[in-house]
Amino acid sequence: MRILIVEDEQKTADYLSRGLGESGYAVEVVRDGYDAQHYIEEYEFDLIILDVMLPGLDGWQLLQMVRQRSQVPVLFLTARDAVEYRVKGLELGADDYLVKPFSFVELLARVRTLLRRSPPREREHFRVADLAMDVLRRRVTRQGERLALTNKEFALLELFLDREGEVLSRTYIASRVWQMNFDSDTNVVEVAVRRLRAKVDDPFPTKLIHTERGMGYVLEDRS
Amino acid sequence: MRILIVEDEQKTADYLSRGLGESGYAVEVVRDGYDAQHYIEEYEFDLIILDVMLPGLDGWQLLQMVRQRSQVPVLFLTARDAVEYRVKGLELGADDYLVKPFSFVELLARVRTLLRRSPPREREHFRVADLAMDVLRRRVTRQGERLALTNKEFALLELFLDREGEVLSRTYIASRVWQMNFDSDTNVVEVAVRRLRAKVDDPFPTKLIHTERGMGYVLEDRS
DNA sequence: CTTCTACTATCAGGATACGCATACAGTCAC
DNA sequence: GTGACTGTATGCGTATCCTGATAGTAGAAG
Repeated sequence: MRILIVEDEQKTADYLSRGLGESGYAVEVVRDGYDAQHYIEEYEFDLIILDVMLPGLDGWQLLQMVRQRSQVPVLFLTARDAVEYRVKGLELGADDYLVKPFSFVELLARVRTLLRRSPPREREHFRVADLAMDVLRRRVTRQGERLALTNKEFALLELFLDREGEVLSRTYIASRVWQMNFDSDTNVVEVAVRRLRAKVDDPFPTKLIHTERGMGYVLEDRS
Repeated sequence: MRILIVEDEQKTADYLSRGLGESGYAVEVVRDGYDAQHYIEEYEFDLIILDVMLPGLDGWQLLQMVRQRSQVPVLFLTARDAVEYRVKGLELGADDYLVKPFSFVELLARVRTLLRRSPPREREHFRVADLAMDVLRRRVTRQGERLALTNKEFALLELFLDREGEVLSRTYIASRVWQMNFDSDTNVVEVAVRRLRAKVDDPFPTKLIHTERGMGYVLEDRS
């Protein structure tokens, strides 16, 4: 779970970053509004913790910007206890707020609540060339024709699609699809790729899964 | 949008009830834990506002009860500002809390946030191919012929219909129909599906419940 | 151009996990 | 107690997947 912390006070930022890091979240910290804007536009987060008072763009502006483009939960930090501040944040689309100072336990509880409510935004649909995958319906088609994939084949293809155009090492593939540390004395990945190709690529003129010798495999439209 | 207020202090209850009523919500007020329990079991609400200190069952117990059966958002009211109280509520599955005294504007803001986030209301009627379900009347028919389903069968079929076309994992089904974490090695889900099929699919030519090996089950018209 | 080598592809049993059917047992209402 | 409902236990057939051996290939070195 990736969390973005937008906070200019060094002390608070460290406190948050360390605590959340130890609790198993991947944390990114930025110190002003412009950096925040950049990160929000460039990367995906599962939760944003936002201080109201910031150099550069302030919390309200950032919040509006975030809401323009996504539903990611936002937790507001405010030094003021004044009701109208909190209300303003909530009206603008924040999901929760905390008044400083706060205890870490409480923050963690709220973070968990927010994350529990917004399950990891896995993609539900992919499309590359004439290949389409509907994850929820577990349906894969090429040229409109339905392909019958097994469990492993599906998982593998989903990984490829999720990382379209990236070269995936065998080790990485093994860790994602088999949850194992790739001991290298097995060729499961090769065999799995073979079987996947047999259904996805072999019967069709344009191939999508390519071997990068010495590196791994890519899924990509090279037509 | 229907809101249930569980609050024993007459003054606060009136205050909330009037204010929310004027804001366009359908409000129901109950004054003790047992009444609350009854209402929660009997009716559907889009939001529950829950005072912690109550005669009869207290807020925690109610909250746990609610969470057994639904995902409806719960806003907690507490007179205490102590952190551990709020944390306890959030950990138990509350979605938000307010510390008394609070301003009405703030309450309203939070109510709106929770409702905006709350999932679409449950459907009352389904139809797939020649299968029809009337949820309120607990009536299921196929080819116009009435099927006698047990509680579990009904709940399972309702879940399938609500997610028509999606492949549901056993784990997911178990969590929704049995409220259990499906880590033990039981085969309840399989048996339940078998029994449901015996009534819904077996006697008819076109099957609606399909097995996706390694993944779970789908309800879908594939004729 | 040939040869060598490291890497990749392919194939065929056999082990395994999975889903299904069936029987049995506990629980609850009447 | 009887009967309906629901969870548990077990054996079977089979789709699926891994193992391990063998064949094939690309790229570098001579």
